[in-house]
Amino acid sequence: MSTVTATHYTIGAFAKAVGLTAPTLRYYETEGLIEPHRLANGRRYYEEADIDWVKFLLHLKGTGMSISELKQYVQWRAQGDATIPQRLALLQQVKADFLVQFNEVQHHLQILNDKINWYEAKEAGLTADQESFRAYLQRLEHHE
Amino acid sequence: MSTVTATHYTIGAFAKAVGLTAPTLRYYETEGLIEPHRLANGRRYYEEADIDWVKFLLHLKGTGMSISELKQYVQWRAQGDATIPQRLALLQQVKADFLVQFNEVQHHLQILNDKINWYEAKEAGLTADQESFRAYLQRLEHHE
DNA sequence: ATATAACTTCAAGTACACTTTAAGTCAACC
DNA sequence: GGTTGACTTAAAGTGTACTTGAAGTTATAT
Repeated sequence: MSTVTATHYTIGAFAKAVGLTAPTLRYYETEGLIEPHRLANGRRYYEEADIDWVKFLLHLKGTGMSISELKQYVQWRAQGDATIPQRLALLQQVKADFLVQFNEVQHHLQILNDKINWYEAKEAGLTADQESFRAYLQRLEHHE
Repeated sequence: MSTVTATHYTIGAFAKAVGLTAPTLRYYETEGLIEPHRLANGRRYYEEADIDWVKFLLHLKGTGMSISELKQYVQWRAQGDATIPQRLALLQQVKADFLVQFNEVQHHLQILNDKINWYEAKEAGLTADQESFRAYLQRLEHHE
């Protein structure tokens, strides 16, 4: 007969493990994203598997999902496999929105890079005195 | 002797041209990002070149610059070429921060994609019943 | 034993970027 | 010439995602 020693985290230790603060974890809990266990004295404790769950939530959050979308996702998840189509549709929509944003942001970076290069050229005295950034962009054929 | 007809935009027309609302343009103005001209009766008007300027600001904003960073940038710009080093340093910092974020976000997308693929496989009955998403990720060798 | 650090709840506060409202002026069209 | 719509300012309100404070309880270290 063997005894398994499960790792228990206090909210503070768990916060460090996932890179959040204790208040943020309590906030996420009120939003229904996490449901830690409780000791007899009322204190929260978290387990190893909760770390993966929170990190996964943070990945989803990082793709642009709001707290309320995450909440919806979590609620569907709690209802079992019957809600897999809804969850899949939500994630596909999140992905589609993400890709739109992603392309926009790459264009923003392009302009930022152009401007940096323009300043660097100007500092190095390599740009014609009167060439405007607008003209410079056109020269590079980045329209808009 | 020739007469040049400059295009004048009211705030409403200009808002449409740059994809913002009139209140947002006024807000940006109070933040020092734009300085439209005024007619004798006190109404704002904008010119063609202002469109490029606002669009450029929106590109910078899209790379993660806050309103106050944009304000700082605009103030330096108004001070002339002597502030080019500061402006360049600011934009380079913005770019560095952007690239960090960009990499993080690509990783988030990777996880989102994995999850979508996992759901799709599960719906198609192609995943072993009991395989968890965690195990699935490990199988794909995406650690963390 | 006692200080201090970590936990508890609940409510209020913060930051950012707008958005909306109120009260009024001005301009264009029929 | 009167109604409708666009403009003006200033101040207050909104949404999101936390963060901080207050007041109290519990656990850990010396």
